Amino acid sequence: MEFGSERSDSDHGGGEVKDEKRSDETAVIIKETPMSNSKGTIPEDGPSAITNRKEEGDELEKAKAKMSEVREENQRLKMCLSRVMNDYRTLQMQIHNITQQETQNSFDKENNNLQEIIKESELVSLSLGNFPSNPRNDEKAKKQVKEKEYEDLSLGLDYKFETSKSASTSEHLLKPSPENSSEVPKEEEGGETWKPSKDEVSQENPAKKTRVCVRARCDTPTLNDGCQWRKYGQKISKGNPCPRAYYRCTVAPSCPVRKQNNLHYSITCYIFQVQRCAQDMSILITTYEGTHNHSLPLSATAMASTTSAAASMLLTGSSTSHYSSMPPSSATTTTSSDLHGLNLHFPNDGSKPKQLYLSHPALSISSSSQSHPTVTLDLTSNIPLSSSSSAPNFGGRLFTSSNYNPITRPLLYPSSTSLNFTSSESNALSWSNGFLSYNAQPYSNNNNRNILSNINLGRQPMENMYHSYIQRNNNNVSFPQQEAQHSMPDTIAAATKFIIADPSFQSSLAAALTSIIGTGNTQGNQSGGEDSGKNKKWGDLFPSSSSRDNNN
DNA sequence: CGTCTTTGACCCGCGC
DNA sequence: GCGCGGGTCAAAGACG
Repeated sequence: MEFGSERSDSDHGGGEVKDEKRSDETAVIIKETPMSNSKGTIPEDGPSAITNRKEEGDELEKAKAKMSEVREENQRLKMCLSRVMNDYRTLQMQIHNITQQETQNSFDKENNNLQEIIKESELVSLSLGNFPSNPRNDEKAKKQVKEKEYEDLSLGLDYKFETSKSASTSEHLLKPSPENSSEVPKEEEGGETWKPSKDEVSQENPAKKTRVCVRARCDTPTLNDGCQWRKYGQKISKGNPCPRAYYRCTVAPSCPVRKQNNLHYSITCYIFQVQRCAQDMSILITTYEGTHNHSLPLSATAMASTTSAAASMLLTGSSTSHYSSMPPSSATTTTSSDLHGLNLHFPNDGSKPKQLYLSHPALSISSSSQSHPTVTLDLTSNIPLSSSSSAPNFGGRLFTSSNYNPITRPLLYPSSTSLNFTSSESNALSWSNGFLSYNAQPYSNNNNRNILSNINLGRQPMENMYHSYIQRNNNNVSFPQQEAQHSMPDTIAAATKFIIADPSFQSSLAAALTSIIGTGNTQGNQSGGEDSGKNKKWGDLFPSSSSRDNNN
């Protein structure tokens, strides 16, 4: 929508002016015609003609006066319009700032909650290989047990929050510990690609790192998770005709997209195994392991956060499981525990559980032969986690801010980009708002709404929220899929209502805008900066997921 | 010319 | 100790 051009001005506020001009010109022509026809002779109807001329002159004066009035009004309208536009921009900036602050505050709060709980549970080491000192370990027996637990459960997938280059107060809050801060390489200043140094590798216990395995139907060689990977090896694995490829993260600090005050969390993995399922070649098995020590583009944080959350679930589940929670009778075959809504079943053969079965078919936690605790997210099933009434809370509500669980949902999800991991196939897996979602219908390339029709495994897409709101408030309004049928002011008003009514939507919207404006330049266009998002149309704000297929 | 992929060699842990 | 398999390294080639 363009404001300020002459054409639009006259179209909106100056329509009357145009009409007046026409009538004025017509009047002049009428006035001149008798003169040209008279050829210097006195008109036959002498006195009446003079009277007519006088009247025409009066009319001309009136028209001129009216025209000047209209011009003044036009000027007033223009000024009014510019005022409105200025107010609009100011409000937009204020909303952006407020939502950003809210997001950051809740982020800080939740991070603090997480760290408190982590401290209390003494389960997660926030540093790679360096376990925080634990005063309770004075008791020898406890110490031995806990050291064993640490060995088993300390993850490469730790949580590390950082603000990019901003020395804000939140940075102190977000720093996990002083010990960790010394371990974070200064790769952002040095501008060097991060590689796991031998020191880091030696600090980690490579045989104990937790892995997150993602099974998904995918035609492409790798999942498009927004991160950049470099292949460093390939092996034929036993029992699988398809080779297993090894990838290393190459996102590193050379990535130019770093907004100040924009929170990044640097979880996710530096090792990336990709393998086709031996039984079903259409299934891609992706295994994540390790931790980034650098910020990630928002587009990459979606997968990162989910894999980390899954690892966290494994971590907390394995360590806080109450084996004695089941009656002795039922404990003869399996042992179950309830993990934040997940029912965990441990094979009870007296040994350390090799596999931990979850009551939802899409999730399982297992321990590989090489002591790799592994959590598997099976996304090949068409059963959406959130749709099962008997399903655990993981899929539908685990990540929602309204159902925040500081243990199982350790992170905020500022990312609102929508990543399509697959080709345009039905049942495609996509990443939207930081959550996995299934598209139950084939994509259509020209429809920006295709991401909105997904069955979402995680947080409800904001568009769906909007739809439900619209449906609640006005059964006739559907936005924006049928926007051609409805007036724009209605939809804008409804959208405004919705944004005002729902703070979480504000956060999501702000995150989405930040993501689009900020990370829209991540791939390809890096020169746009923040301003590049200002002129985006509504449809541009929700780009087709297919447009992000080229992330890798 | 720089970056990325390929691929054979090598290392290492585990089981027998 | 030996063999096997998983994982990594690094030189060579491909590619833009």
